[in-house]
Amino acid sequence: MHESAWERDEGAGPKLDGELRSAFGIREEIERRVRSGIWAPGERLTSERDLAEHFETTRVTLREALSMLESEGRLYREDRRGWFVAPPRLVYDPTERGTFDRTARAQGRVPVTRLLDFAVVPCAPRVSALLALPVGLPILRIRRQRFLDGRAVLYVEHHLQPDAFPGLETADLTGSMTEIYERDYGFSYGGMVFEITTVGLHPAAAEPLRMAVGSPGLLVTRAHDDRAGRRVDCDFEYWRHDAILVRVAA
Amino acid sequence: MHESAWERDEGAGPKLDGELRSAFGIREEIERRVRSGIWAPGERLTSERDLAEHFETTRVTLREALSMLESEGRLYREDRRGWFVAPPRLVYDPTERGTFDRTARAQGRVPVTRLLDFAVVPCAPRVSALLALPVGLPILRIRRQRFLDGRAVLYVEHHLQPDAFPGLETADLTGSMTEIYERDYGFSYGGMVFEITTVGLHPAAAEPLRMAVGSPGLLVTRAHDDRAGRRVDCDFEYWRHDAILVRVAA
DNA sequence: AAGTGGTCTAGACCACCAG
DNA sequence: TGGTGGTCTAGACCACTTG
Repeated sequence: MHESAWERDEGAGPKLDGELRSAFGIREEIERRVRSGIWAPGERLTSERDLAEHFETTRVTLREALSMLESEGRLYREDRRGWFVAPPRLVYDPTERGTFDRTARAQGRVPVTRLLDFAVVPCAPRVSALLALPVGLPILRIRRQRFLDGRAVLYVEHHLQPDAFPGLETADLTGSMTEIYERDYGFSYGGMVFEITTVGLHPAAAEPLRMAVGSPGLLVTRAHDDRAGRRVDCDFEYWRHDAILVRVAA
Repeated sequence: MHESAWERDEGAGPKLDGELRSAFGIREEIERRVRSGIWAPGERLTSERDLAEHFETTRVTLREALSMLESEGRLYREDRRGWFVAPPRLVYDPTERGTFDRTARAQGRVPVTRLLDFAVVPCAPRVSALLALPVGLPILRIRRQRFLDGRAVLYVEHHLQPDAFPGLETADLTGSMTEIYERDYGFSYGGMVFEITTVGLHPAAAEPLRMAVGSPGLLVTRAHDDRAGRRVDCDFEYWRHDAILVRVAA
């Protein structure tokens, strides 16, 4: 019976009062408003207390409905800041290199990158596995935060061998890493590997994404080789799960 | 401060009573038991009421903790059946063809496929976009359910042109579709495209996965061409988000 | 300072699953 | 049929964001 929620024509009428008061009914009504454009992408919803009153229910039930829409990617929240209508997903191809800015602009979005920090740190086990370096060896770590139309959608960690990139700290680290590699160090890429998996966000990723710790995220891990087959770098991309659609042609 | 939850050594001691009673503290304690193997993969947890009593909290808070672990992929639930410890993820490469069985066995898992149905249906819009066929044209749809070690992890819909595969209904549809194409119809593949995105499960996918409608899932969409560049088929794979890790070498 | 989201309590009823 | 998970109520306090 509820199957209709996913098959319904756009123009279907409002639900009965009884259904409106359940979490599922509220979910449907909000989804209808979002799809019809009554609530526009990026718009902040009114407070949970107001919405709960409007739907004649409690905050717990209302939040249940909002959470459903969050896991579907129609709404998103910023920790303690409120609920917002989710913008369209960015179509993203992890096999291409240094394309965040270009891809975003090609899709009519406004990308911004912020450098969080730049440090030499001991090689962590997961990095060791990807770069084939001993755990504890000093390596370069660059952490960045990336925005789409003002919304933080991505937290990235780049890990690379420090001796292969002397003087990297003087480069502009808010653009494409690939361009820097090519222009300043004459690197050209060979193969690559990527992984995609769902994760619960740890604090280091949750905070720059303005999400609550433990929220679901999509982790895209990438590792690149140069033409000689040497592993050059790897990165860990923590995406808001609702901000991205991966598309790859093989 | 809570950052330690993701960095802590395996052998760290139990938390203070105060922390144990918060959803986050409970999350940590359960995670510890899962990681240490006290609770084994596939094992069913005791009832929510028992757990709530054990942690001296209410069911609402307890469920909050369980939900965190669910979104992290450490626990999973089967609708109305209870909570279970999640088995390891299947490492899966969508660019390979017909590999569910082989991949699963190579990773020491026991795969099973069940045919749900086989029908000629009107071409849906999303299928039309992938197969470049008019909406409404009759096409073949095969729906299957796939298990890993007895757990339903995948619901798949295959869509193909009926006239290209006469007599397909007589084949064994619980194995690799690719093998059937090649052996019975002499097809050989050219390129392919795949997409990965998070979704809220609609009823048709949620039910065979034994999940609640609206739960988060991972949708892997694939479309294959033959060597002449003709689009042969497409499929929609709805995975339990915690059952899969996509890995692709490009 | 006010209002917000995040969290928690202590109940309750229902539909469903298993014994 | 008893126990389970799913859902819901009607409050409450706190930390934080915002004006």
